[in-house]
Amino acid sequence: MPQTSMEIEKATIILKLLGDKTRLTMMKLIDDEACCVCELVEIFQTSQPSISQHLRKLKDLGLVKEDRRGQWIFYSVDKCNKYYPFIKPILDQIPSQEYKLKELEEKGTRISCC
Amino acid sequence: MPQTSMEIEKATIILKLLGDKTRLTMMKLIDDEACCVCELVEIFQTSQPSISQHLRKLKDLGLVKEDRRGQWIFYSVDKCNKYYPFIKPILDQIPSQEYKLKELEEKGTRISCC
DNA sequence: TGTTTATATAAGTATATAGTTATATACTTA
DNA sequence: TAAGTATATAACTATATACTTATATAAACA
Repeated sequence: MPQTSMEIEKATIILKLLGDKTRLTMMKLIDDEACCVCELVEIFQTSQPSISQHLRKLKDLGLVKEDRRGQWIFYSVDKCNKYYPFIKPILDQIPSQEYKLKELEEKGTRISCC
Repeated sequence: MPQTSMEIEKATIILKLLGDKTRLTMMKLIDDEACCVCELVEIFQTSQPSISQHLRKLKDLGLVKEDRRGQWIFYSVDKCNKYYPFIKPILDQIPSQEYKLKELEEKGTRISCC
């Protein structure tokens, strides 16, 4: 029996969003810790608009929330969102991506930006 | 901490596969009960090649198994597959699709075919 | 063995999606 | 207030994907 039964249409949309390597990795990363856009740009070695567009899609569904701190906007998984119980077991089963943040710290890029 | 840590690449591929309404519904359906291709064609009101192609993708990853019974091939979720623990919590959270099989039975299409 | 039924595959098409470049917006600070 | 930095959006392009039609394969049965 379902723990939290949810519409199959919504489940499909969410799984499709998570079925992209950049977004899935990003969600795992910001499930632990808020990151700003420029950090994500550096981590994923892609363009800033590309990252913004991924975040936009996640935000449109309410999966992530933003938190402006000065000129930076920090994104993190919205654990209060009603779909969080659905995605949590998925995120829990994929390996931690914290090492990506560690790499930034070692390069000094993390501090310089945020 | 991850229960069953799995490669993020594999997780992405699986989630992308599940991020399609037909495939997700199908997986939920055949998680409970094996169905033959012609039943799935009728349930999803689409062409037979379309269903076969969806099943092919699921089978390529080992998510489903086939079982020939005479002229029919029955498909069901392969619960022994190493990725099953990953998809199980997802399937558990979406509503049962058994009513679709009930509809077939009421129409008499289920018996006539299989 | 030939015909029918069930399923798979190939090839083509239309649409969806991710990424790019260019530009706009918003905040910060000199 | 002007310049610089961070992020968002728009428009475009290239690729991926789902579906269609046509055809192949495989089993059943007359």
